[in-house]
Amino acid sequence: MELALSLGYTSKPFKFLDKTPRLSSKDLGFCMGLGSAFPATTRSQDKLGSHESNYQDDERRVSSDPPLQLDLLPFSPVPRGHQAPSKIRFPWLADNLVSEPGSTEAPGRGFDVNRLSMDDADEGAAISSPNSAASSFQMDFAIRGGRDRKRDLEAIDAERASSRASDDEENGLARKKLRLSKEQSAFLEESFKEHNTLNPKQKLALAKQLNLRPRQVEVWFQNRRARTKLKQTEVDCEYLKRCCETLTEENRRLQKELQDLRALKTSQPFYMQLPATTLTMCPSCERVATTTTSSSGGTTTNPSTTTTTSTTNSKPRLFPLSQGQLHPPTKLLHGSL
DNA sequence: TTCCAAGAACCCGTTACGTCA
DNA sequence: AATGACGTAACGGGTTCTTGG
Repeated sequence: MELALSLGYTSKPFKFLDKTPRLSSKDLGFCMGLGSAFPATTRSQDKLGSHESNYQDDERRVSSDPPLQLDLLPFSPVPRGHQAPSKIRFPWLADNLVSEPGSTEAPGRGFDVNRLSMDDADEGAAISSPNSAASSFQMDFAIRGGRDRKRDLEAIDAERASSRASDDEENGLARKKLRLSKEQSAFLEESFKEHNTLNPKQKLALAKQLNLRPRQVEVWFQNRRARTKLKQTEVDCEYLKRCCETLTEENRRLQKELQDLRALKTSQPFYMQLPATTLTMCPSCERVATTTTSSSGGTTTNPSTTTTTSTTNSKPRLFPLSQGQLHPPTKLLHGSL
């Protein structure tokens, strides 16, 4: 009997969930796993550029009909009725990175809120982290030569220098909270939906496009990840609470069933001497019939004892309860709780 | 090859500020 | 106008991982 519960992001998927659709007779009882469909990424994975593939792998895993699955994709598509910000162009896309000659305005510019004089600091800084040279994005700089990499490293240094300069600039000032405009927030939100982490180049491009400091973009993504995690935890808690209620109810039902069986055994002392009784199921209607095997070898199905245990919410119990055997796992479909 | 220090990126908890009822 | 609740930008400290010596 395997029980796996996870709150939040599971870095390691439950192995047994991979094979639960083929529950054998040994997999008795409840096989309950709650794995988030959120990509189980790690920083090292991100840095190795395998973020995307891991995400897809995990999606395949959790979509293979696990016994108990809550599909909690944090990046669900925009719900109907909600309009996604239109024509949002991500700055790290190749077509956005190529600035038009003579153009003094980057795409997406024009936000007049929290406008900071960071243009000088960020100018020309198209960089890629040495740790994230293989970006999680399939973009133009995924494959680079040494010269590009060198240029990237130089740009990193420039960016760090400018970052320090801007920090020094503000050291004398008290922390002033600047609220992002709706456009900025929407843009960041869309970016976050694409990828919840940024490499330095993406961060810089976003910052430049939104007229924010790279540090602001970085902080926004950190806070956004924290909010997502918090929300996810709340959802998981709620789900587990319902699971607990369901299991409690199931347990109560089973206890009663056991009590009834014991009472039956007491009231019918010769119960155990009766011929073996098995339960069979009609495959079409899933009704359970009691079949008695006579000593002469013939079998009879007693219609009077044909019972169905189906309820409005649960499937019928299809297996006779032998010693040590529990009910087959209750399959809780997605969203059924 | 192993060890270690430095740096980067991230997470987490907290603080401070803006907004709204 | 004052106030408390709430959301969130920003910060500081700690952890993990990578990299170069």
